[in-house]
Amino acid sequence: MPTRLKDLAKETGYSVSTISRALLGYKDVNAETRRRIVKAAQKHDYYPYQSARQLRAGKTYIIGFLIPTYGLRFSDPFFIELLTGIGDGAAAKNYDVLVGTSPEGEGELEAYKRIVAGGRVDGVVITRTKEDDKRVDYLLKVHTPFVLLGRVFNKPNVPYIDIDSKNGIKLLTEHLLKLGHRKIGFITSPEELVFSRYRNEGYREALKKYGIKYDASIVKIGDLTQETGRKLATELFRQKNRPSAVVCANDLTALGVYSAAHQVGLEIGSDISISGYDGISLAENAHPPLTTIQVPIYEVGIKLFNMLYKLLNNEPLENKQILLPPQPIYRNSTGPPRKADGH
Amino acid sequence: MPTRLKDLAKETGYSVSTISRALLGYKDVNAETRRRIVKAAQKHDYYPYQSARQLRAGKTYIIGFLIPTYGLRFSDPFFIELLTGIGDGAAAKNYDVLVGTSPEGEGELEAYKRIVAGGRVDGVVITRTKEDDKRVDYLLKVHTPFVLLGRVFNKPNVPYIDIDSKNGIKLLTEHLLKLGHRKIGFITSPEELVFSRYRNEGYREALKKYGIKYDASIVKIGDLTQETGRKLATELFRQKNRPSAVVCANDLTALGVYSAAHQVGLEIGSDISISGYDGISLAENAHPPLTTIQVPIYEVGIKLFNMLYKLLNNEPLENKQILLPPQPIYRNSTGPPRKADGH
DNA sequence: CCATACTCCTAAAACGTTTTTGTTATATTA
DNA sequence: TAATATAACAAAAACGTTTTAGGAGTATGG
Repeated sequence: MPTRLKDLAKETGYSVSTISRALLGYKDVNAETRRRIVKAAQKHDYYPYQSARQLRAGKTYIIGFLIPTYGLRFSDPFFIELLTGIGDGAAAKNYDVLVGTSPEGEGELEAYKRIVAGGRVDGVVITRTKEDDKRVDYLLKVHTPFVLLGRVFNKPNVPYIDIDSKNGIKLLTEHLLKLGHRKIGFITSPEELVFSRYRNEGYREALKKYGIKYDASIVKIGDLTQETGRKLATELFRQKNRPSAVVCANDLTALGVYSAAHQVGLEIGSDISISGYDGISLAENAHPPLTTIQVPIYEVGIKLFNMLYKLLNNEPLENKQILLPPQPIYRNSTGPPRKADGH
Repeated sequence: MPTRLKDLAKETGYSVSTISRALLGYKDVNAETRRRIVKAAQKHDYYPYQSARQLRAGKTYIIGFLIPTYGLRFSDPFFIELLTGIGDGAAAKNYDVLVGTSPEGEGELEAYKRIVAGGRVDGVVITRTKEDDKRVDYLLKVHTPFVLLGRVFNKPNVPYIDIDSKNGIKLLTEHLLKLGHRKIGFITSPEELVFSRYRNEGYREALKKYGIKYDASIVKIGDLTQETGRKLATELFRQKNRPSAVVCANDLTALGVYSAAHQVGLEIGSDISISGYDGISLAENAHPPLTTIQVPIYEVGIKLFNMLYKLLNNEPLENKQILLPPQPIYRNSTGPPRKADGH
């Protein structure tokens, strides 16, 4: 039904190869010929059939992106913003994005194999890197190009973008310390994630700088979901050594802490200070607006695609490993503690 | 680098066509032969090269889904949950999902043309249908199968799933009326969206049933984002005829109203009642939990894919047009008004 | 023993594009 | 005028899969 080169050949009287060459801008095509061919192509809304182009070129012009999910439905708005960036970057270069979901655990690697095997995609964007990440090992083995959002260990040469989350969390924690908080809780992320290590370090370093002892009883390991944030914060708020501030590994967790705070009647920003991480739009529009590290998620998405694009087209990649400085945004979810607790 | 039929042919001594037929389960292949071939295929991790398969079959085994965005980054978590459903449904049938973003306005149709032209996808899932939807016209014209989340007008035979949002909003509004509210605001969605019409009708019908006059001054047209929800609610709360309850077109808008309420010191569920629509997980984990219509988003995503799958494979579609009854969930964001206002 | 049926395999074509190589006709140069 | 360069087009191959058509060999039946 759709128009093919063959049809244009029949209509214009030129050969298929001339049609193709004319449309692709080859020089040895007569100007008048090209005009006629272009006109016919426009008339019939010609668009090259991708499957054929892909087979011929050995490329799909598609990249893969898997959204991490917890359970069936829960995911982080962070990934839509990222996906939007990746998608818009891709569209600008006439690439497409194949999206799937990747469950935590065993299924994750399978999900990646599924889109990589059979050459469904030319390359992959990977997020939430793990210490010793099987996906990276696999992609290296099968020679599929990829870029990471986040670092990995023991792989010195892989391309990535990461936020310096050690210093990010450190800044936020110091901010709370400067405000006078001395008992600062921390809801962190699963241990296997690389950024957990950095964020934990940032938290500890800030405490150390202010001579405060690390107190494991007010540090909880969450899973980056709002629901778990709420549950763990509820626990924290029930403890006798209730913290006056809570640092969270991401915004979604922080919003869970908001719920818990509301529930027990704590006023956010005075009774309890809360900080997030990521800078999703929900953080900005929460009340009070959430103190957080503003990651330029959309722009990072575009940049990730552009890095991958260069890898795929053998263009030189000047900055293969990019570590972005944290941009803290101090909003009203953090303030001085209601009554200064002992120091 | 990856293994191809040719390689397996060389290794086993059979022809390419026999290899293919053996792996595809054709009956006229000797059992022992098949065993050997399967073994070799497994040994080399053979997976058919999709571009070739696609070209040969005239199908991509890919469906398209475009996420509506407002501005650069803002989108609704609703669409991740939906995408997760679509993606999982697709993966179960060895289909993939090509995802892009579609801006509001002129660019939208272009975004659809982009993935449909050139046969990038076999079919499309469309959301947020408009009255007189150009996308539907286009897809019908180029004979690309599609399914809708939402109805359209003047196209009696197109396949869709929709929630009965007239009755959904009606139920919520009636719930508020029963609680004693008489001044009920409404933050609705852009007029061109089909579901706006239904939701508006539901609101009006409920009022009428209780003999309350429609008051345009407490009805605002939003854009389904949290930010606009917050802004419009702030307006509402500043008015002298401040409503005691606000019905919202979706959960995200309702969460914006939460922010506005917090900001002016209104207690949600008593000073001000708020209802949403969709049942995203943020609604459940907000405080207080949001009264809303629980759309089984993930399941709808799966079902949408399965409908499209049947269309693509010429299987009979028993229920071509599905209208799901609304499932209201009454939570603590709605309660009786603080002091009964005149009735 | 011939004809027929059955089993198991292979050759070849096709999908539509891009690119390499070649060909023809015309123009240029010696 | 003959040799050579140039311009403009076309033929053909290739990408890897699936499927159609058919062929060789063996078994079955009369």
